[in-house]
Amino acid sequence: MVRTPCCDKTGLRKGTWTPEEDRKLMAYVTRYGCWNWRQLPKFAGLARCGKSCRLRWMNYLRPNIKRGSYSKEEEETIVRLHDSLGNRWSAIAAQLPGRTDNEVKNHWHTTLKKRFKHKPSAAAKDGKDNSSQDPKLRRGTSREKEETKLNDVDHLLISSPNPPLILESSLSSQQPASGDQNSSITTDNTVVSSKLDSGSDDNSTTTNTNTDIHTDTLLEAYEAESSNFWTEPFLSDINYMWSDVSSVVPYEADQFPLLDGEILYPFDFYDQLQGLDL
DNA sequence: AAGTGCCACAACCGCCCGGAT
DNA sequence: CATCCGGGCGGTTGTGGCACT
Repeated sequence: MVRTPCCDKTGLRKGTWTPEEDRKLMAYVTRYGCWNWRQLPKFAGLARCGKSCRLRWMNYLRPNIKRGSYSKEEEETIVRLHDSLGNRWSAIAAQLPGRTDNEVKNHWHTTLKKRFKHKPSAAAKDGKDNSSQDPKLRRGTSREKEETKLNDVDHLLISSPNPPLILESSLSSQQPASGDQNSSITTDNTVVSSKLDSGSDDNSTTTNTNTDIHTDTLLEAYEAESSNFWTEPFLSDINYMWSDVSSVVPYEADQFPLLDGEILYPFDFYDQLQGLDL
């Protein structure tokens, strides 16, 4: 089987994301969801690979991301889970609300691995931690993956426009019931859940990148524009979007996901998808 | 002040899986 | 059943900031 490249390598940006790119991606995803990561950059006006967009969103831009240094409890959890699960970072991250697998992985490699190097993991001892040796054994079973999915605190699932877009942050049994930090709303068609934790990052004493700042600013700006920004259902269905675009667009012209000043609606794509008569 | 090394983290790469056709 | 495709995952690399000399 010959795999097609995930993106056309020519003309696509790589490297650090700019605030402008973040703004476009965030605006687009929060507005339309991510019905197709590969197609999304085109409609969002981003010269990026779809996988890059997905990674950026999942690891940085989406709601509920907890930034800053790790608490003692979090580190203990990571060590304990790594001991039993091995390098299954997504599964480990699923038990740490607000943390991404990438972040957990980085923290392990940069800090915890050295600190706990003298303690051979149980997973390694009983052969579970052979993930790095045999790629075929890296992944869990289907059952394990399903459980991981169900327990993923910040699992993001976004379906195609029809059925309606879903952006969910599923509720994990492990997730503390801290209603003051999390808000969620569920409708027939959409699920949007988020945490606006601008005040909860009490231990972010590490490097505060410019993107940290501008992400917060973005959230605040969008919140201000739409009093119920994160909890507002994205699009209940495609007709909703088409019926009166101007009435549902919460952005000013210069804030909408666009390219060179031209608003970019994925109409053509949706049209192809559904074969609708407009 | 300049050079160097280290560290933390963001991002990319390649592989794999599951669903669709 | 074979193939294609999108998405997810883990390993690895690149990069910027900081401390030290």
